[in-house]
Amino acid sequence: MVSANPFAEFRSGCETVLEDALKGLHPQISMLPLLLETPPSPEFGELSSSVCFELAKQTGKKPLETAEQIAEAINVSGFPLIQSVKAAGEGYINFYVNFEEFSRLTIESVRAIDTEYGYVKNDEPRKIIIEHTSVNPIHPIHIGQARNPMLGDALARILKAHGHTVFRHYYIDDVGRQSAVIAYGYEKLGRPEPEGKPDSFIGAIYAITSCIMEIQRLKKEVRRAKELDISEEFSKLQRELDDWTSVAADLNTRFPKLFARLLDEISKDEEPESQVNDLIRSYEAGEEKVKQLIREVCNLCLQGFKETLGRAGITLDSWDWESDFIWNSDVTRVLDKLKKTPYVFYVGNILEFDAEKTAQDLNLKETLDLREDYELSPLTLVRTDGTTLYTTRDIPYHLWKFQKAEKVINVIGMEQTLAQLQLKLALCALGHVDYAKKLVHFAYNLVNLPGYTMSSRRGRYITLDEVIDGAIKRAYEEVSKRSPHLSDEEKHTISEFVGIGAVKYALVEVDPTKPVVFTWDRVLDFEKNSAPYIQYSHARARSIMRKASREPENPDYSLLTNRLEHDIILTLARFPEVFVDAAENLRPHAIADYANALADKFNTFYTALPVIKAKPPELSDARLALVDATRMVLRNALNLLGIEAPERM
RNA sequence: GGGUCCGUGGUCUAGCCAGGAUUAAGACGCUGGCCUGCGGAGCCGGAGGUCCGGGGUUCAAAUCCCCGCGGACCCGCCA
Repeated sequence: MVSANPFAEFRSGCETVLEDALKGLHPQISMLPLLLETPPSPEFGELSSSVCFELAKQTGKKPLETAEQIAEAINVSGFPLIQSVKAAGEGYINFYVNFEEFSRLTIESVRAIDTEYGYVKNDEPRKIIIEHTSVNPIHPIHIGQARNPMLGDALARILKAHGHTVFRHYYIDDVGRQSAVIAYGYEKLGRPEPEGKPDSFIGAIYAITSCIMEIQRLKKEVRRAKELDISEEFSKLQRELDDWTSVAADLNTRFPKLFARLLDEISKDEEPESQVNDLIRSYEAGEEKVKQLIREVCNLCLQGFKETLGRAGITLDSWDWESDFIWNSDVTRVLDKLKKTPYVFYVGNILEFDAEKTAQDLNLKETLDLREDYELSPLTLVRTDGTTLYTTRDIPYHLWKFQKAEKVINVIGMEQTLAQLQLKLALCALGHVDYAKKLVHFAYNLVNLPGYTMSSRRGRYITLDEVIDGAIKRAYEEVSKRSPHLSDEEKHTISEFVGIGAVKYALVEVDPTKPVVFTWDRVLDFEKNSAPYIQYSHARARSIMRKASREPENPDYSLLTNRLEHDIILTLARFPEVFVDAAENLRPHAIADYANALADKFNTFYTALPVIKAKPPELSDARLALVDATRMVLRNALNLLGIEAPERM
């Protein structure tokens, strides 16, 4: 017999026998649903029920007395997975698993289902779009942003394994000032071939160009303040200027040639600012030359992103350009439609969306999980000059997404919570409450660096590439120390997946709602609670299988009587339940946590008990099968996080 | 000022949504042991805790509710 979810078999067996006994003893009282929980210690069995505390209130008897009666009445014949049922403590009913049956069921199920074990399918498969990363194409992906692709990709893998059809989308924010600034600088340089990685090159152009422009602007302002003799204003501006001057010095040291060229060229322009503004306007208007220019710089940057993400094993299915929604008039159409609702108003000539009124009129606060007294601030849709804002354009983008998918998950930092809410309400105002319900803002907290403020305009950031490189370098040192006999090529291959695994794990392991403080220690720690630790455990299991070089042909699972073996078997059996929780509640870190716990148990077992040399051979075979099953589950868990499960390391 | 999220040994984290048992679970760091055995990126042991504070609900609270405190973020014609 094979089960896709062995622990659930045991669980439902326990629920059935308990329910039957309850019906017999207390036919008039319904206690459903019977939620069974995991006892704190194995001496209390593998599942327990605290139903008697509740029941005692109605019967007037002591909970323990009730529990004893029920335990007595429970009939486990016909449920081979249940060994026994006992009343204990103040009134618990504890269920003990029959390991002889359960070990066989679990180990054989894992080995039979193999690469699909744990990946329980959803009853209602959906088409789901996951938008993630969507980093503005103005500089390399930095470590503060890197949590996003790791979470997004893990979610995509988990939901796909859950049976959904998943599309990974990247939203390219090419409209607006930042891209125009780069385009301006890039044009001044004569559209050069990038030196080095294209996103780094673009990042340098962006920082240098905006720095030079900022200094020019501040110089003018300082002069004006001086003329008008506003001393307070003057000293404030002077401080800002000093700050930017030091940024300029820094950039000049790092990129001397680029800096000199740009300074030279930009200085020739009387009004760089108005040139940038022209670029923004012409781009939105869809002027062919500017279109080509801006798409060219964006594409250069995206090329760099694809390279970086590719190293981390992350690919996207669709790259969606924000500008497309302007050019095809979707934005205009949506605005026209919104204007016909009672939920927009003008302040002067700017157009605002009244999110609060929408929520009240349509009674949406409960639907959207908001407190009744939560007051939503209005959203500006159109500026004085007639141009739109980011969130405005997000509205047609999401209408488009919902034509392609039934559910949309946006992996976006929690600082955008309000904007995402306003977006949902705008969809509601347009008559799509159903969309708003199926739009999930997967919010995650920021990554902070102690004592360091990253700034893209100042060109100050630690890139994901640097972090990956650092981790690979550290992994190389480690593998050279531990496995000097390997060829240099092997060492390089190993340090690659170890280093990348370490970075991914460090960013996905923490509950997304909590902030992560980035330290090199965190990423370079290859000991417990890290990808390398789990990978190492997998490699060890692999190593045993290699060394044994036989199939466990005659296993006797009743010989697996050690607590350490039972612990692993239970953990393996619970993987499907952990997976379902991770998939349905969008908790990728639960998978990371699980993999680490399983690796822990396996390593304890590994040092305590022999496998290959165990006697009798039926025990050796049973343990060998257990090792094989463990290795499969470790691999399946790592796969969900996009982390390689290696043969050796 | 208003709102959202977070607060668990020195440091980092799980548990909180769906409240349960003696002794709140791990990791780092500190500390004492273990390599002629299937890989020491490992294993075994020790010290270290007002689960931010105070109320409330309950037979039962780290978990739910309220009031505080601390931190992050948002409240933009930025994204």
